[in-house]
Amino acid sequence: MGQGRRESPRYRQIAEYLRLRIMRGDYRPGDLLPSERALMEEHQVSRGTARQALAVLRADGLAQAAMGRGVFVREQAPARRVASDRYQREVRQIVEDGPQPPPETSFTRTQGIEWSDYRLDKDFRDTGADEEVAELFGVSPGEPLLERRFVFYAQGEPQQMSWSYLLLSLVSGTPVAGPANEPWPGGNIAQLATLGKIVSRVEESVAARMPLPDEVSTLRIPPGVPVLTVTRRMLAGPDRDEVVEVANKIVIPADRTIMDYAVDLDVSSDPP
Amino acid sequence: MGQGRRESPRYRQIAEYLRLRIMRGDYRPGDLLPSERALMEEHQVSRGTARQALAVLRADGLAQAAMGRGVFVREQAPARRVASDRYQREVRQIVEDGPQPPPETSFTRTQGIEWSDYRLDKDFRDTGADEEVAELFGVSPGEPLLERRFVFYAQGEPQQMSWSYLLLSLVSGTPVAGPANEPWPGGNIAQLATLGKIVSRVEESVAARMPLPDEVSTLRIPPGVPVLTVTRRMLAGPDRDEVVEVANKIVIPADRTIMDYAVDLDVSSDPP
DNA sequence: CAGTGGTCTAGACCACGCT
DNA sequence: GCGTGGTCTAGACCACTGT
Repeated sequence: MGQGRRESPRYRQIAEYLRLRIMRGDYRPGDLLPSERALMEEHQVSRGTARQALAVLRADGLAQAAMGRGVFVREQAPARRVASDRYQREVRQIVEDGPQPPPETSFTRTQGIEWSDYRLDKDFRDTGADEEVAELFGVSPGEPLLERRFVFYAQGEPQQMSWSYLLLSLVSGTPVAGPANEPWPGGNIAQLATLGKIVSRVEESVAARMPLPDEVSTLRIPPGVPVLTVTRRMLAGPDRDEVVEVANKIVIPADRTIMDYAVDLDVSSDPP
Repeated sequence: MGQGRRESPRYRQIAEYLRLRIMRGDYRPGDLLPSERALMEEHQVSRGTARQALAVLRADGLAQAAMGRGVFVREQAPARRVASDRYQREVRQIVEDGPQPPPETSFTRTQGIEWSDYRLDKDFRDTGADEEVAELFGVSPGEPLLERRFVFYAQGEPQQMSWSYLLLSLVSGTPVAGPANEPWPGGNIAQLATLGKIVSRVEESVAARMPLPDEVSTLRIPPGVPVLTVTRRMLAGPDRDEVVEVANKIVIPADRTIMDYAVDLDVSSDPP
């Protein structure tokens, strides 16, 4: 039966009651929340209403259901930090040591994980620039590009997927054009250095949204967890204006990663 | 009645069918989707199942329900871009022109909106550093701080909320200590300049999650939209190591904002 | 086996928005 | 007034997990 609605609905009251108890620490990460049947009894509601209450917490990423076992308070894994100064470290190694590939890539160093702990799925193909990528590259749509699709895993968990593009005219016939050499020691910047392109500027745009179904399955994203989406351009040349790489769809589950950026300001008295 | 479950559930099939049609452009942003009753008829399911299908799309931020009217394909407002180089521009004006407040603040300039278009809610109070803020500031917990809570509005829409902290020992007795002068012309960096602190480094950490209930109401966040959370430190001094401001809870609805960062790399041959 | 969450049905009353 | 989404009920069968 229906009923008047001046106060907030029953299911929301129950959800907020549970949320409060989670915040207070009555239920700690990993703990089992009351079952749907227990909530029915306790709050004198039908199962649908009890279930809806738990659905609120699941949609907010606070709780996670396990088939046949119950609903648990989600534990948030300590997030991996991805720092922007990894780019500076990479390019320093190259400028100082020359373009011999250094032994580490920013991906492993940033996380402090060993090579053996991670894995890379890769898929290369030739394609033409679509409108968005052409705009980012500063070329015409249809421009021949090498498309590289990557999925990074660490500790058995997928950490990010990306679509990256290089000008085919730049890489064609070089070791960069094939997937065999990935992961490239020293990473993207070292790779571009072998082509004579010293990256002098990296631009990243960060946004967030809920994941698409294929992202959920590929990255094994729990319900209620958004993704960070990053669009990246790598630029080279003394004027930092030659676009040498574009990655327009870097997708990162937001429950495992924090993006760190440092902006050093020029405070000298001379205009730049 | 229940039934076997080899394929994906009915409600998910219906949801994916609708998602496909949205992606294909059969339903465009702003269009009305079939009503729950229409989906019942069309797919021969109960209302609960039809409703659940639409719930999937709403949870993913693809659709939005309007009471008494129907469920619509969500239009994504063109996102405001917040660029990291706003900091460099702010500090340049100060270094070149001295600490007279320049006429614009980064917030208005970044968006290209007029002063009259935006509004600032502010709430100042003295407090002691909690553990997290103390860690970020590099001081002991309990250190006296000025806490400033802001909510920014633009075009009548709330754009972000933040908790910002300054050392009370630095600002006490100055015009900065009171909310009356906010919004401060020239923004945070100009404000710190009047205290003799030239900001030489800004650090930002970006993450994402689903919003809390109070964030949903304060920022008017539609269901299915995550928030970007930014933690910021402003540092001063030639060694860029004196923390002068900490904002540990900047919350930004992800449907209205993209964060842009540019990292210029030092590619000179001298070690830095 | 008992208990859990996942799915589905059929029916009800409500508040809202438009015509 | 009529159609819409929002809420709630009571009951059912299913698949999965643990003992």
